[in-house]
Amino acid sequence: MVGFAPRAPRLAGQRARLSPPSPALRASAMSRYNAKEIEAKWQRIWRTRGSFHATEDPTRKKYYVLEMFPYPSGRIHMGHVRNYTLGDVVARYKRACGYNVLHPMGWDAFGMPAENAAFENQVHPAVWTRENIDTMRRELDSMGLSYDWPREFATCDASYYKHEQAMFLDFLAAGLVYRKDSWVNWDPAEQTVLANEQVIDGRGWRSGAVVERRKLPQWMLRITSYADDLHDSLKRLERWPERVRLMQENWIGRSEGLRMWFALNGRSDRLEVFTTRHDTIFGATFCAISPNHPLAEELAASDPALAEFIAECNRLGVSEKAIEQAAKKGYKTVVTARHPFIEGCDLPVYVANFVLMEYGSGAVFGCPGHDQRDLEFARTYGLPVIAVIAPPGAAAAEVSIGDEAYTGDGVAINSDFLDGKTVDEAKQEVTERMVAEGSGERATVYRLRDWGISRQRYWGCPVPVIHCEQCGIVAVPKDQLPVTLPEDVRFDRPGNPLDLHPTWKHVDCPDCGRPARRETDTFDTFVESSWYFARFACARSEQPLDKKAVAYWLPVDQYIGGIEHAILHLLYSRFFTRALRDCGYLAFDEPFTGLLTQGMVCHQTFRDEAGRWLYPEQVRRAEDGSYVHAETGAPVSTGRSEAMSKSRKNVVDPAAIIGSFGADTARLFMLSDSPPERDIEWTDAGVEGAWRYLNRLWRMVAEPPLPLPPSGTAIAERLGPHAETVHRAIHKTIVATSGDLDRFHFNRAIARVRELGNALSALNADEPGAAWVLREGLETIVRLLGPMTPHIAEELWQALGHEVLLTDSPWPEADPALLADQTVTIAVQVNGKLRCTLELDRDTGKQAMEAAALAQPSVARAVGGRPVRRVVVVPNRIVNVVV
RNA sequence: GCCCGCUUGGUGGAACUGGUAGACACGACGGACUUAAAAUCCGUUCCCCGCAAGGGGUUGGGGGUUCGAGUCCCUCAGCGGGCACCA
Repeated sequence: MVGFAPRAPRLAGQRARLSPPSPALRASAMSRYNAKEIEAKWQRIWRTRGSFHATEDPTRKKYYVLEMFPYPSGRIHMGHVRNYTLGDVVARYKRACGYNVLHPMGWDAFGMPAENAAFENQVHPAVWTRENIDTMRRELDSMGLSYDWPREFATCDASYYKHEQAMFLDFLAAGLVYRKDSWVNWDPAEQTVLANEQVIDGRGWRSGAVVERRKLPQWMLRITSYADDLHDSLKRLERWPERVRLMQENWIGRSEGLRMWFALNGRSDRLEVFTTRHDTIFGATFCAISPNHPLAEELAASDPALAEFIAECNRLGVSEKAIEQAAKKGYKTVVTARHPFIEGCDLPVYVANFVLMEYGSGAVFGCPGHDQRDLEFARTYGLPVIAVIAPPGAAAAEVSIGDEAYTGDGVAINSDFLDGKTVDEAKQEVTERMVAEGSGERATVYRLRDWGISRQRYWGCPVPVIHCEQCGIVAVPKDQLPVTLPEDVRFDRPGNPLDLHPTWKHVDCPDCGRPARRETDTFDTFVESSWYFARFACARSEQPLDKKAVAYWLPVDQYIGGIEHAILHLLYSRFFTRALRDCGYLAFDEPFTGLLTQGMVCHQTFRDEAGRWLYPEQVRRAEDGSYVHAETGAPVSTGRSEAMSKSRKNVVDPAAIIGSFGADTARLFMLSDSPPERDIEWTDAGVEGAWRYLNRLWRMVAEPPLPLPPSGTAIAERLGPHAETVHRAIHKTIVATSGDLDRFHFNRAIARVRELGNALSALNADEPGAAWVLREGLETIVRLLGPMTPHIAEELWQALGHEVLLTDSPWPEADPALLADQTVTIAVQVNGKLRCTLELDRDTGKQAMEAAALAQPSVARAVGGRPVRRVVVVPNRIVNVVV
């Protein structure tokens, strides 16, 4: 036999596990699977034919599939490969199913890494970004992704962000934008604002200087005015993962409670607090206010120790995590608050580091008996702890609070007029009394805060506003948009390059003509990603959002991206869509009707003897199975598998994999081993397995075990029994695979296809119709794999004698008559334990099933003469004999 | 700290709405082919007892609901994501 022994591509830096081909085989190029060649061939054909260009066609049903566009960081990584493979399978599958598919790609091109590169390598952010985009576009193309490239844009294109600036001005006019002083991480050495990730242990990541909290005037978007809608609409997002909806719900954090005012001894003002536990008001033993509360700041002016305490709190940085993880600390002020219902009871007012100014009113009353954090605080500062809620059934006398606050339901105790009331009744009563007294009101507060969009950075979209001493804040007239970035900027000194630019910010006021100053803040890059999906509908339009095109294509039917965007990006986009709707740009609310969140790509980690991380290609496997350094042979310790990251060096370069195995192998591996929403472990063995499978498939078509009848041959009149079974299996596979693809169970879809391939290999050549079934089976496999491994599928489709591209061919349809078998396998249990199985006719009656089961010797043995108490029969499924 | 997930053979995973746990692969082992190796093809492979027939156990730990639990509930543990200026 002339074999087609494939050659395993060499993994960089590793010993090849498979041998090179013999010279004789290399000559038979026609028959060997050459991924590189066929992938280039089909990519060229799709491109020249414009196979994936989408145009609006009102007579056809549209399907808009979108993957989260990448930040052009340099090269594509495995996370991209996974994300874009998933999207491409959906796009190609829906296309085959007859949809008019929109599948665009672009670049989230503004952001900090470009500025970091400028700082470190003296390369201009624009140049760095453009070069990265070119590299990454080439890499994406090598994956064979079915993108409509003519719609490509980068968010740093002035032709993109000029519309964003116009939107901002419309938001400003609509009252959705305001200015507010808010806290930032300030690096005094670099004279710049740091992102939370740039603050490491309270110090600037580059300067090492101790970071301060500082208040800066910021541009804010009023996302909170949509809080209710954003919250309530979540339940309509049926094709979103439940957990993402939950996370957003918690993020918005709507709580209904009571806003109340405590009278302060010796002062004329009152302290406003918000609470959802007003039923515990009789257990209140202190009040706590945020270090940034106006009262705290006022008191600090005459209390240096308090001022120092506040300064210490401010050194914690601005992240919620840092604040919450810090030890709970407080400072007792001279102020006391009067308990609203207990005459003569004064509550000390503390400044506490765990009270957030951004939530509620920045002040709380503390009830240590029924709130864990309050309890810890009370124990630290020796404050009284009073139990005021008794668990259901517990007597008041036996309730005491130890190390744990009681936060459950129950009945009020030690609470004067509330005693005996349930938590809900007590809340109701307190609310009514306080409202009547004018010392409280019902309130709904949100954890969600308005979106601060100001960034004191260069590489972002400029805020199109001018500050004029006479006229105040003046919008840049729309006919003067875009406000573009100056190109001649320096990154070699501290501060915001835009602010430090010698001329850029000096302009005349558009209103009065006097010298004025440009806003030097740029937008948070989440602004660009909050509407890019809509721009793809009309990427080249002079209009920001062409009404007709947007109405046809949007919303996005299937959005695919990482779970790490579950909250911010998705929530901002939902908000932005509503804001655009209210400003007349759009006519819908929810940007993404379907969402798939994919898991991360992980890989084993390696370290050398000195504990330094090693790249996988620096490591090889020794004879005894242990890992050693590829060059020195020194022992290497292996760590557990973690998300691929440059810092741990556990990365595999997609370009290397595609170069040696081909894109189809990489795609197949990404799809076949794990379900999309779970993390995937990248392994050489897995890649090689995928590659071997494609070779096997190739051989089955190139050198079939039976001579295939010509394409289009009618089915044989009679099929042998086994051929008939395989024939049915083909059609069952079509149904199962389609269902799996509909539900994004790509790993199952592939398992089904492999199963079918195994069934074809087992075909009996002597049976009538076997060759015909083989052809139908091979064609089906090729068609079912088309969305997943498009190049090899096209090539084999052509080799099987088809002239129409697989890309332009419809999805296979199953013959319903072949789907249902005449018999079914019934499990027979005794007391829930499997004893045997039975082959019975489909839809055998319950009594017949029961009788057949009881007649089994294994059942009789298990029953062992005991009386049968009950027999549970589920038709077509199971019989359970209970004794 | 708070919110949200995940946990099934040596490994990745499958199991539709509670109904035969381990599909499909990877790895390993055995065999065929080969001077030999690789590749390829065939077979075995959850664990324990047993020559076998057969039996017992098993879905992170513990408990519960049910005729029946990987699936539902409670609880504990481990791991991961997010926490508002990374994208």
